[in-house]
Amino acid sequence: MTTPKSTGNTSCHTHCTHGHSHDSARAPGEPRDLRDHLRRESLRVTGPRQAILAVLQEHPHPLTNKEIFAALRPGQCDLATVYRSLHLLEDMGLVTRFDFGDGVARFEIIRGDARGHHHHLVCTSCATIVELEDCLAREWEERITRDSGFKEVTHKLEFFGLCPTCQDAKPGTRRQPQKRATRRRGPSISV
Amino acid sequence: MTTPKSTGNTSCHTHCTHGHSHDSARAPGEPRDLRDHLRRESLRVTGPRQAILAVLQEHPHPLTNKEIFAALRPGQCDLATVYRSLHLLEDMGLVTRFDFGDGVARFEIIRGDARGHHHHLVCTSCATIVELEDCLAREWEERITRDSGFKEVTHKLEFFGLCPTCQDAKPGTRRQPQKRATRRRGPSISV
DNA sequence: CCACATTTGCAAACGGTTTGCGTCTGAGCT
DNA sequence: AGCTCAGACGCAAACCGTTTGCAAATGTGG
Ligand SMILES: [Mn+2]
Ligand SMILES: [Mn+2]
Ligand SMILES: [Zn+2]
Ligand SMILES: [Zn+2]
Repeated sequence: MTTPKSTGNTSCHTHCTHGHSHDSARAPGEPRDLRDHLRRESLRVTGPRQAILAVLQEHPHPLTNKEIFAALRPGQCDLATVYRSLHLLEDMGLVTRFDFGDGVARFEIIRGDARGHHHHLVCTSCATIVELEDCLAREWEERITRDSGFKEVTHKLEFFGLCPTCQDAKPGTRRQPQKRATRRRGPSISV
Repeated sequence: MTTPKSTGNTSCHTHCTHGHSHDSARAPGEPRDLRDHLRRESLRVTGPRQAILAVLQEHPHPLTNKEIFAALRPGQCDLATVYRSLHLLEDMGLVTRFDFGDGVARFEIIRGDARGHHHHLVCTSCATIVELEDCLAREWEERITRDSGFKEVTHKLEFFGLCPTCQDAKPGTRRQPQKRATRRRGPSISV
């Protein structure tokens, strides 16, 4: 299990500070996949698509469309294109869509190494994210598949709680009391 | 709404057929709770609130705000009031909010008996819902709580798959091919 | 370098949910 | 029974994330 270190709403995280271009030049890791997948379906390798994948590559946690858009260089790409691109990347199996229950989709690039299917632990107060390593729900899927007669069973699972930092901050001191009273859309944990 | 429906707006499932009134008269089960909870916080026992709880009482699966609204008698209550009431009932701990990942909230009344915390198995093709009995994620929560330092850890978990009926229906015969190409908001299973 | 199908930007549309506000009502009190 | 007023409601408009129609821009195979 990883450490409670992580991405607050929009700040922190391993932001790119070394000065190389994340543009149309192939990045260090998997940009190979992008070209292959696209070419294979006679789709095009465009600047926006490469840039978006690059952004996801640098972030360890799921990002929303807006966050991705914000991470892009100003005139680099339209928000609508970000939405379209993520659907494409999702369909191509290069990114995974996550739903933390707050009505906003989040995406994470699927990394080559073992880290495939996994889940998260999200702080309901500051939105810090912890990546969880293993998933014990696979066994469940099998049992459910047997017992229900359903097929191709999958699942969505996320954990929520109060991170160490927010535990200390006495009630009222919290950065974002989860928007209470105002917008009703906090992570709305259901238990 | 563009999602497939199962628990169709008003069809299927143990619909109430015995002829008693589900109106302002206290129903057989828990209406007691409603009055108590409300009174305790100097809130009011209104017609809409009772009617909404009654609707939830008769349905075995989670219902959306619109479905609840539709199940109500015509001029009985405004849709906005349904939304407001469900937030209230949720805060009072009388109903549980579920999120099947299609951008629409669903609610289920918390029944007295053992059936407290639980999850669902949803058909990605016709949206049929199966209630799952036990939850194996509780143990997980403990481990996660220990390893992460978080507290008050909870989780959201739902399973998805193809129900027996939809398995037979050869591709193309399916009622709602998950709205492909059109609205992009199908149950969007992420896996 | 061309022709053309795919993409993009822009702005409008969408759908679920929330909210401001004037009116109505439940319920404690006289 | 009436009186009173915080709390509810109805209605319509506002919100917000997301999708989409369309004309202009651009990647690609030939
Ligand atoms: Mn992750
Ligand atoms: Mn249920
Ligand atoms: Zn899992
Ligand atoms: Zn559970």
